Amino acid sequence: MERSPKTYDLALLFAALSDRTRLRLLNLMDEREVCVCYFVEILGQSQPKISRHLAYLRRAGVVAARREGKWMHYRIVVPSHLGAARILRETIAVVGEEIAMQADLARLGEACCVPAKAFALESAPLPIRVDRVGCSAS
Amino acid sequence: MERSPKTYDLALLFAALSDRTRLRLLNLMDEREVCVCYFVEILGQSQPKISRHLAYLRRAGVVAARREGKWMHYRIVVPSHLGAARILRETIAVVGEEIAMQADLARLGEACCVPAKAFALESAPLPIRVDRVGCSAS
DNA sequence: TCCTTGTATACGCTAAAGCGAATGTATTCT
DNA sequence: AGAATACATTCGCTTTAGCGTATACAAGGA
Repeated sequence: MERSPKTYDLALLFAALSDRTRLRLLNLMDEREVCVCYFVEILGQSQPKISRHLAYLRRAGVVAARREGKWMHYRIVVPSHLGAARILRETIAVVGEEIAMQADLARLGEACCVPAKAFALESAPLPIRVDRVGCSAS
Repeated sequence: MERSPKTYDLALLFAALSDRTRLRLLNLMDEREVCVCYFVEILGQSQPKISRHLAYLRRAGVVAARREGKWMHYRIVVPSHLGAARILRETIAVVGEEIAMQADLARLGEACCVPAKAFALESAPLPIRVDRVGCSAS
């Protein structure tokens, strides 16, 4: 069993959450492991911009990446610090209440069911469901 | 009755929370309305620095100020947006679990009971208890 | 009215964030 | 091996944050 570390830089966590694009990315990753190409398609923003924000989240320890061939899958990593975990979970819940965030998720659903609609995603791997508590950074 | 507004800039809230000094200030204001001079004394940082961080919190709508003669009292304002309120409360609770934050509060208690120990506070008004939900910005 | 006290703001600086555009890298396909 | 795909990183730039120092403002006391 991992134990909750005594110290944690909460300010760093909040810095990671203090950008709308990053909040949208986290919302899309709620309970899902998502391929970068979906983020680019759903958010309609440049790939380098998406990649940079994902890198920021990774440096802050909030997400982890997994390579599968050409594709990179990102998922949320709930911090082992209990307080930080509570804040992150609460944040994801609150963010998910926004209409705009639900619209993002709806478009993700569409893109997955009808990938032809987004030709950029024709052969992209579908998002994979992950446990909401999915812990342990790699 | 005020209703929860539909939209709220969560990223702005997180930006306000993404600095350790500001988290310490919020911790000291938990359930208390505190005079600026106490912040300066307890945190041991320059008065302009404290003032600027308080101004930042005020612009983000997280605290409100009240003038009493020469003194300015600051208190937390829980946002009327329900999600933001949940995040702020959770944050204050988590922050308060840190040893360093408890030490800040302990020094605040000392400074209030034995103001002579901190000569800078000799005639300063004591912190005033406020309701934890204390809402409505002025 | 001047002086002091408590607090806020302006100034000049350095560091970091965020962006588009270009380039680098890993993997797969042919 | 060479080309194409998926993604990461770098560069140059503008904007913002954060700091110390100096100054402005507001209220009260002499």
